[in-house]
Amino acid sequence: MATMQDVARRAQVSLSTVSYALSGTRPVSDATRRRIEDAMAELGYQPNAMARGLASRRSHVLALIYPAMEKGLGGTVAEFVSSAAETARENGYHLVLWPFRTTQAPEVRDLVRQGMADGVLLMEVALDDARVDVLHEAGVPYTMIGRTRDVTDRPSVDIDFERTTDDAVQHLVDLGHRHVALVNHSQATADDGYAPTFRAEEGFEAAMRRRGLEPVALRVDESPSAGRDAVATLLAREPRLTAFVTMNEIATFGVVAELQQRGVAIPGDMSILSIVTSPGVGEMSNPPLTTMHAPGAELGRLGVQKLLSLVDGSRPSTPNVLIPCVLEPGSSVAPAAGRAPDDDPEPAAR
Amino acid sequence: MATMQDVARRAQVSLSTVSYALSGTRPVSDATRRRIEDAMAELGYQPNAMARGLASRRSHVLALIYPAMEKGLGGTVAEFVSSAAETARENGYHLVLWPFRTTQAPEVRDLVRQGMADGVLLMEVALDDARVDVLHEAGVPYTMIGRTRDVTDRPSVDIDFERTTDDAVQHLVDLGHRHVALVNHSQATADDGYAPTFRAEEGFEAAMRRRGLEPVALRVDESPSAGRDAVATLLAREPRLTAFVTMNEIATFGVVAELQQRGVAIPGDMSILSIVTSPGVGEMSNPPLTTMHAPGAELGRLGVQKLLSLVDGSRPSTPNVLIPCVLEPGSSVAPAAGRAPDDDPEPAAR
DNA sequence: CTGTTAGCGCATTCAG
DNA sequence: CTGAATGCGCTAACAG
Repeated sequence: MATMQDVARRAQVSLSTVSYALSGTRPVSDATRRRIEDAMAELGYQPNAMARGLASRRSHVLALIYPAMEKGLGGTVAEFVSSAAETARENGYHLVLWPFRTTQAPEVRDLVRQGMADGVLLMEVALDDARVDVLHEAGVPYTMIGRTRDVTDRPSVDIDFERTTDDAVQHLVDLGHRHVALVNHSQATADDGYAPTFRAEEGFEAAMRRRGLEPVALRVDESPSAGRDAVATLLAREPRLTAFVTMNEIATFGVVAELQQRGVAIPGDMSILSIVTSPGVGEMSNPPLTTMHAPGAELGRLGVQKLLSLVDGSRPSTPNVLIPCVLEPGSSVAPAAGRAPDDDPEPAAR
Repeated sequence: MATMQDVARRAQVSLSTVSYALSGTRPVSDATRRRIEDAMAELGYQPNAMARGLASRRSHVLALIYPAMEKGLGGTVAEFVSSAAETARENGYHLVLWPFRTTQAPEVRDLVRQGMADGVLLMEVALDDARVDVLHEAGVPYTMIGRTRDVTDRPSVDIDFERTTDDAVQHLVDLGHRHVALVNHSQATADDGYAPTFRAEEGFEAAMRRRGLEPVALRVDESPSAGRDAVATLLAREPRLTAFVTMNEIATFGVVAELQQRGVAIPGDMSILSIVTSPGVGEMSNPPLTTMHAPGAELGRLGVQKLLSLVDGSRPSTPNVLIPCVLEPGSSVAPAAGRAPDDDPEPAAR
């Protein structure tokens, strides 16, 4: 492997000039620059990552903390990871995977102290998350994907659950629906402090009440059978339901199956709007689901950009970002039975 | 951040003794070892990754090449990545993501020369893959997940497609099926030299012929509608079909939908066995699919272990590994209509 | 069993 | 605009 010294000799310049030519930190005449570039090309020179890291105290590595083994890598997370890795690379950074969960804050602290990463992206943030405190105290640049309970001084990018649930409700209300239920994530996720469960629930309920409608929400285990049970429970609670908003991919398949088995037509008798889904799941259902899919790729890109702005220290800290899910038309949502699409007696109060 | 020098001073020993105490490369008396450990604990010392890497010429980083943006991270890949990251971590290594496709061999070469990674895992290997040649020539330890056309001297771990397709056919034949079709990946994947498409096709056809049966195989685009079309095409080609083996998750949903629309009962009239699937997809169908799911986690673990054995150079190079998919019972496979489950007039020739 | 020392390859300060 | 010299924090000879 050629070193910078080799390049210097070949280009008849000093070591430091090569270094400056590479970094642009100091002016270099065109003539010598050309000689240096030629020498580098001829030698196939690539700067050594470790040496550069040691001297500059910058590893050019970003860490992504995600408890992969436990949570699996669903479509949304996959989109996020891909996009984050890509964005990092475009900026000359590497992305490493650190599979730590909330309880492993000490391991996070140790790794951070080793200086392997210049910054940290933290996924699956719980409402109260020890890892965030560790990062904060260690003084490492970091960005949360998601949000703790209190976001003051905590850089983050997240899905805009309030806007997403409001858009979902608005879409259904526009189609004449008045009795809508939310099939939420499980009680277990709530017990773990999983923020989306709370934010979606609160957002949905607020969106309904804001329009003078009564929300019906249920926390449902992530399984098809739990989805089936949810249909029974929710219809018992409110027989006039004409639409489900679901934020639970696996359970949604159970909801669909149960409705069809009961002879309830989708979307004729019942509309289903699956929110915060990953790409592709919609078309796995029959009829294809109308979805609002999570902005995984955008979050990945923005998360890395925000983190890099912190790492550089130069760019001013951008405000925290919230991105809503995007409506992806399918065939599982239709006007409420017995009402015209635009029969909207109670205009939104927003 | 405390350095090794700080620890040495505090423990009243020399710098090198601390280093040796840490690495165990040289005997250290219990007494001094204790003093050193205490000092490290009190200072919260963590060895600097860059310095260690520079001095030892070992980054303790493994790279995973996967063109994430293009291919997406399906369930199987996700399992693989998680498991690989976890296994790497258990062995004191980090896993970085390098999103390069087959055409980006030059970029791979450059990054390898930077010495950021001690070894490389290569996914989505095409039958002919320039990245493999680059790695081979660069002399970096690497392991393919998948296989090029010729595997001589090329370390790899892969799915055992021959065994998987044979097991699939055997399972169906045991249930009395005689006319079975394969819904394969698309022609586009074949054009890209995507090995699984070929290996599954060849394995399926051989498995059928071996039992005196006529194989019917079709390459199908990765979409539900293509899956629907495939049903028509295949039934036209062989009306006596009683079972589909599918290796195309998205298309499988179309197959199911089309059959149900035609009033063909699953599994009463037609069995569906979905192979090389990711966990969870089976239960997204109604009825839940019988699947043979890809050993993503095992491949991740074994791939990293094999790579690490190459990196260490010590452990003897293990032979290449092939792992079959595992049958996951669902409700989409049943005995062939009109035949007893064990009515097997043509015993397998194996 | 322990100490001393010379780099690893590059960024950067100080001279010119 | 360019060169020489120092050190980042650690590993691994070399010397006792």
